[in-house]
Amino acid sequence: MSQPLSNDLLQDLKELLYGGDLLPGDALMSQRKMAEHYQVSRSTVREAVVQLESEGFIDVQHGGKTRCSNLLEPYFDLPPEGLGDNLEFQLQVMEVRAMLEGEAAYYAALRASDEQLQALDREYQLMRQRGQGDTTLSKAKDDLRFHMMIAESSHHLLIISFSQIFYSRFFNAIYGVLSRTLKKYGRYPDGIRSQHSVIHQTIMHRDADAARNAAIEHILYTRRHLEGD
Amino acid sequence: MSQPLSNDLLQDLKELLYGGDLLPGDALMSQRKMAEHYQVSRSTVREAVVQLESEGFIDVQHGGKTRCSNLLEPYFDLPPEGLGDNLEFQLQVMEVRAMLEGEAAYYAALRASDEQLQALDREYQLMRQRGQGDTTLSKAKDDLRFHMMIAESSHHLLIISFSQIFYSRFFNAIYGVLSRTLKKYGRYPDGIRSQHSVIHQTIMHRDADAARNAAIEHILYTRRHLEGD
DNA sequence: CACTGCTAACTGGTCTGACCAAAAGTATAG
DNA sequence: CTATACTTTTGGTCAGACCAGTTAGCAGTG
Repeated sequence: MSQPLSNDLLQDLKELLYGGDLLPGDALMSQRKMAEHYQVSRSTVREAVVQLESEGFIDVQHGGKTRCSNLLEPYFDLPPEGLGDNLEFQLQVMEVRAMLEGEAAYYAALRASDEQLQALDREYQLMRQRGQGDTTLSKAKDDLRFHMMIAESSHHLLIISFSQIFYSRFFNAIYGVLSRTLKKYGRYPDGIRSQHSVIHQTIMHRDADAARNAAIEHILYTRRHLEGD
Repeated sequence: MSQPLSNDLLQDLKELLYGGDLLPGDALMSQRKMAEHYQVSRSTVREAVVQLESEGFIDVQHGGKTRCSNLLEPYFDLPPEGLGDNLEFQLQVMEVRAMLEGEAAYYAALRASDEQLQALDREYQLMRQRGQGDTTLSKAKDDLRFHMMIAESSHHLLIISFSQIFYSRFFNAIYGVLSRTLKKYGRYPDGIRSQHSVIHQTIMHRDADAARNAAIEHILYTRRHLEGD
């Protein structure tokens, strides 16, 4: 029954990580604070930390802070650069975005904290006010930040990890989609703003299924504008 | 350059185990003797030992001796160590599988070549004929091979890449789901076989939406059996 | 002689407090 | 404002102690 203490602690820490309360890249408490917080000795903390590290959940650095690691990072060593302007690849990127952001929105609607909902709301209001007069690049970044915030609100370690990797590695392709679309129509398609609004509202109302559909529809809408060159 | 001490020790101990000088069941030195032998403190020894244990190389028992474990045993009956044993994480893995395999099935139904459909059909027939009398491990592998073939038939570079990474990296967790389910019900849930059949048929008929739904439902069905411990 | 039961000598698990080394933060000089 | 030096914080290691199970040996008993 009574597991070793370090094992209890290990489970506690894992749940902290799985729960998505710590995003990949975020710093954990120092070992000394953990010891105090969990009322165990630092030796015990270390044994749990060493295990977490060996299982790949955290990156620990002598002298520096210990951070939650991205579970998928080690597997994406070679970023496929140069694919950013390939139409076929851009279509695939959008298809994966639809899948990923649909799930992110779904779980965000279910599990976002109230603070995260407020932060998301602020970000959405900011995004509305901008929009004109900005560069294509800044628009792309705004768009990704909005979607990344949704992913981070999902409290889903795997989806967060995948989103981080995906948005950073394939930013070129995502940006390529936007500039290709702008070149074709001269401006943002009309649906984008209202679609962002629907995503925003459904998450705020915690309507998970509607949020997923809205996010998917949003991406596929953009994707449709790419086809038929 | 210079690794942490406990890491050097870890490597030394692993070589000892790999070298076959210690047979499964043989006892290791006590931690105090290791400390003296390697001229390090016992804390350092413990950090290495804890890692070895979490990686399944040794069995350590409070009060008793620490023994070299049979490296293959965990793959046959014991629940997998480390990544795979946490319920919360297993649920997340299943959620991502549902997302991933849904999309894979969708695009496979759309874009699989005739040769791929035939190969998939052969694999499905083989999977049906087996099923009894096989080990949990071989069942898990069969299952993954079937789903990986679907992913490969999707002609979708990103989905194939991610599936490969996901299945290899998180195999332990996926296997953990299976053995947990078997332990709980004594056998495969009834729905699995018929669900595989539906996935197979919908892809064969190139009904993309139905294939996606079938694949998602299949995983979520398995996932539901995990909840409520 | 075999068996039982106790004890003493292991083993691993945890705690404390100290010190070192690397990184991060902060104040200071240019 | 930048670059440097200093201080603080963080992880890595060490020493020695105590607790908690396990094992082994030894005495006593039948």
